[in-house]
Amino acid sequence: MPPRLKDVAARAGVSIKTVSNVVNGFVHVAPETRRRVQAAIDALGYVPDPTARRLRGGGSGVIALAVPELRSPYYAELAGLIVQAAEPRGWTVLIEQTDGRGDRITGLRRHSVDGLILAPQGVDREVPDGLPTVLLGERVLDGQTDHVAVDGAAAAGDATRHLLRLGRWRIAAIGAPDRPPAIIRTQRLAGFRNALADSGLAVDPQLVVPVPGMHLADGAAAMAGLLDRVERRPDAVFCFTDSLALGAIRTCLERGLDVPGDIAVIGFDGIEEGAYSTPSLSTIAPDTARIAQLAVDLLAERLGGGPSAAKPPREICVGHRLVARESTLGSTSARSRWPPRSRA
Amino acid sequence: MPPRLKDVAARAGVSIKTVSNVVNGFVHVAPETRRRVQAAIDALGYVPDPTARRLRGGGSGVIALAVPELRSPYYAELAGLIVQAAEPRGWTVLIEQTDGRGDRITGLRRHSVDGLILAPQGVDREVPDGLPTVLLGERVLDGQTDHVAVDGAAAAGDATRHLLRLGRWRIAAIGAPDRPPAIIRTQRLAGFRNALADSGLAVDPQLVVPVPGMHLADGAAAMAGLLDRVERRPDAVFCFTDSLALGAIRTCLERGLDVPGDIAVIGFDGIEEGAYSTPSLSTIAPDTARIAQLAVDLLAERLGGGPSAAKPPREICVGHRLVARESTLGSTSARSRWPPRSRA
DNA sequence: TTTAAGTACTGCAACGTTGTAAGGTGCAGA
DNA sequence: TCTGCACCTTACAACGTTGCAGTACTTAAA
Repeated sequence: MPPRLKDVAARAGVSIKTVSNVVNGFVHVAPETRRRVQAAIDALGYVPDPTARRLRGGGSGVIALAVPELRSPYYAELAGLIVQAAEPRGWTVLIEQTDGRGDRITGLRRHSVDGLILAPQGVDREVPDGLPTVLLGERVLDGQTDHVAVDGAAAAGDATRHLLRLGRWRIAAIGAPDRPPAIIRTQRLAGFRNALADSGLAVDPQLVVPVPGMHLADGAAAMAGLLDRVERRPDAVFCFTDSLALGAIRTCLERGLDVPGDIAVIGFDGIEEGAYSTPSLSTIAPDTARIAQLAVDLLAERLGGGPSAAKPPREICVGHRLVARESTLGSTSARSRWPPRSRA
Repeated sequence: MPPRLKDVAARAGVSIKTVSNVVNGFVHVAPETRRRVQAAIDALGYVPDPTARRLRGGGSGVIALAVPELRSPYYAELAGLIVQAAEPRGWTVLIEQTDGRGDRITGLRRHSVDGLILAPQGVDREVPDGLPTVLLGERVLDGQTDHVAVDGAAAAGDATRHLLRLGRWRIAAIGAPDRPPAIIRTQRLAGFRNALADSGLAVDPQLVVPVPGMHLADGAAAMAGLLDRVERRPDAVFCFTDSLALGAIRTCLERGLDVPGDIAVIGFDGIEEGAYSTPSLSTIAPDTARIAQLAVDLLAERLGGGPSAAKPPREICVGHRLVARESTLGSTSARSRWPPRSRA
C-alpha cells in the first residue's frame, strides 16, 4: 500500500490539507512547515493518487489516439509522432486500434481520457459526444469537429500529373474503395480522375482497382489481378498508399516487368521503407510530423478551457510534397540523390 | 454533465444503492424494480464512472505497454497484436514509447494502470516496484519478473548456420551493441559467434559491425562502412533486425552487388515487409503472435489475485522459425514459394 | 487599545462509486 | 397474533483528493 496524504500528514505533524497545499505549491505555507512536509514526502516516497485527483475534478493527463491499425507503417509512424508531440505537455497517449470497428471508440469514454485524436478511416461511427476530439485524415465533415488533413485530392492530382509529365498515358489506380464510407480513398480517386481529365484523358474503368485493405498483400494481389485481367498493360500505377505500392512493385518484378521501365509506380504516405526499397519508391509525403503536432495543439486548445476552447471548430490543411524516386524516375537519376533524407 | 447513480435513483424512485445493485447484476432485486431502474438507466443513458469505481477499489481495465518506439515495424506489429490479445479481456492498452529513456516507465505509475508489459530494450532502469509486470525480449534477469522471449542465441545460431550451409564462409554481423546494456544484441552476437566457432571458423572482428540504432538507415550506413573498410568483402551478412537487413540490402544493390549472388543477407524479426521486398528477405521469425498472447495471459494471472498470482516468476521461451527467401536462396527457388504466407 | 488585514493552518464536505450492516416488507408456520 | 425468515431495499462509511469556510495567530494602522 503506497503512502497517502494521511501518512505524510501524520509523519510531519500537520493536517492532511497542509500536505496537499505543499504538494500543489500553495503560497501560504511557512517555510519551516514546507520543509518538514517535504522531508516527510521524500522519506515516504509519496506520490499523489491520480484517480482521486481526477475524481475531485482535474484532468487525467491521458489522451486517446484511435487508429485503424498499428501494423500499417503510416499509422505506426503517426502514432509515434503523436506520442512525442504529447510528451512536452505531460500527456500520456492511450492508443486504441479500431480495426474498423466503431464500438472501440465508444468504449474509450469508459476510461478517463481527457480528449481524443481520431483517425476515423473505415469507421463511420459518430464522434463521441462530450469528448474533446480532433479528427485526422481527409474525412468530409459537417464541421462540428477540429480537423487536420492533407488535401487528398490535390495530392493525388500531383501524383497523377507526375506520371503524366513522365510521358505515361495509360495510368492505373490501385486502392479505390470497395465499400462506400472510405472517404480518404474516394478523395484520392477524385484527384486522380480530375488530373487525367485535365489532360484530356478518359479514365479506363478497368484500370481502377478496388482493394479490400491497404496492405502489402492487397497491393500485390491487386497488381496481379490487373495484369491478368487487362488486355493492354498500364504503363504507370498510382497506388493510394505506399504499402499498396510496395506490394504492387513486388508483383511486377516477380513477373519480370521492369519498374519503372515497363510500369512506373507511385505511392502515397511517405513511409520510411519506401526510401530503402529497390527500386526506391516515389511517393506523396504528407507532412506527418506537422499533422501530429497540430492535432496535439488543437486538442490542447480545446482542453485548455480558456476562451479558445469555445471557438468554432477548425479545418487545417497540411502540406505535402512529391518525392520522386526510382520507381518513377529510374535508377540513374535516383542514385544521384542517394542517400535519402533521414527521417530521424 | 453525464447522469449519475443519483439521477437514475431519483428518476426510478429508489435509492442510489439499488441502482448500483442493478448495474452490477446483484441477485436480490425485485424484477419490477429492476425493470424500472433499467428503464431509467436507458432513458438517461447512464454509464458508470470508471474513476469512482477504481477509487472504490477495482482495477482500471488499462494495462500499459512500453516499447522503444513504434516506428520500428516489429514493435508496431507487436503492439498491434498485444492490443488484440488484450481485447477479449476487456483491457485497453496504454502504449508508452520509451525512446530508451527509463523515466518514461516510472511515469506510468502516475496513471492508473493495472499492469505493465515491458520491452525494455535500451532501458536499463529497474522494473517499477509494485506494478505487475511482464518483460519481453531476451533480457537476462534476476528472475524477479515474468518473462517471455525467444532464445536469441539459438535463433542467431540458426541464422548463421543457414548461411554456412549455403557455403558462405566469410560472414559479417551487423547490429552488434555499441553500448553495454543492449542485451538482445549481445545474445544474438553470442549465437553468431558460437555457430561460427562450431564450424571451426574464427570471427573476423572487422566483420562485426556495431550500430547506433536498428533502423533502415543504420543498416544502410553499416553496410556502406563495411564495404568501404574491409579488404576482403564478406559473402554473407547476418543482420540483427529485418530493418537493418533491408537497409543493408539497399546499399548492396546501390553499389551494384548482387544479393545473394555476391552477398547473402539474412535478418531477424519476420516483419511483413521482408516478404515483399526485392529480393525478398530471409529472416528468423519469432512467433510474435504467441509472444503477445503469452504476455497478456501471464499478466492476467498476476492480476487475477488468485493462488497463481503469488507463484514464482516464470520464464517462457517462445519458438522461432527460419524463413528462407530470396536474399539467401536466390530468386529461382524463392519464386516457387511465392506468394508468401499471409500474416493477417 | 481596538480594528483591520493578512498569514498559517485546519476541518468539513464533496467528487461517484460500492461493501457492509441494518432496515423494512410480506408470508408461512406456530 | 406473533415469531422467524426469507427477500428486497436502504443508510452509512469509505476510497484519496481538493475547494471552501473558518480559526487562531501576527502585524500594522487607526
